[in-house]
Amino acid sequence: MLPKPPAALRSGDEPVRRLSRDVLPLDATELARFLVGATLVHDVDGARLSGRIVETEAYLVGDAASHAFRGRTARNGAMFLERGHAYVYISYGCWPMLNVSAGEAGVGTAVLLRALEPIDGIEAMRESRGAARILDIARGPGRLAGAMRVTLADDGADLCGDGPLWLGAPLGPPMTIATTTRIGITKDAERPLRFFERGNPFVSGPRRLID
DNA sequence: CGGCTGATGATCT
DNA sequence: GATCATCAGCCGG
Repeated sequence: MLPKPPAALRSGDEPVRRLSRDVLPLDATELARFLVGATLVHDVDGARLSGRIVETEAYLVGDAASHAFRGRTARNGAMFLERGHAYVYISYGCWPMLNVSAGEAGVGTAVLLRALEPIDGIEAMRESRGAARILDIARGPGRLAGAMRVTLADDGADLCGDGPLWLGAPLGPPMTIATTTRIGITKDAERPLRFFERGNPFVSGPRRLID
């Protein structure tokens, strides 16, 4: 039982406010920074799963690492939705990945959610992920989606609407955001498009990328 | 803690 | 047929 969430992050105390679309930056880089510290909520089976987003990556227009680089396909269609929609795809045949679309409708760009600090439904998250340590419940994009019970069925969902999966206002004190290169890509790998809360133990990736 | 490896299947060429 | 926006497990220091 490692670090208990700070008081400001504890469940139930105050209702989390849904983010409206107009507060989301259009630009994926700005959106990626904006989402560090915001919350992700999934109301499912009468329970609430939620956490604080602590790590993101931006995928831009003209970015060779982006799934949208070669244009629109059946898989990446949700990347072209107006900002604030879910783009979910299956990575390495097994792992769902959750992105938040950025930009105007018709523009293929998004922000990958890479790590979450669990807040509500921690035991339910642990169950859906097998016996994982709290620190590992949502540390990494595949783990995050698994813990939050995000599946392909959520592809295209409006995260700024009335649905069960949504983005919430930031919780907790202001944080310092650090920037590095993105993880696990080979093309356009030098771009500084990964953002995370400095010092947060729920952030994924090798230590050399945690400054 | 850091480094390596096999699993695994959709997607696109 | 190649390429993955990864993960868990194992091994060594």
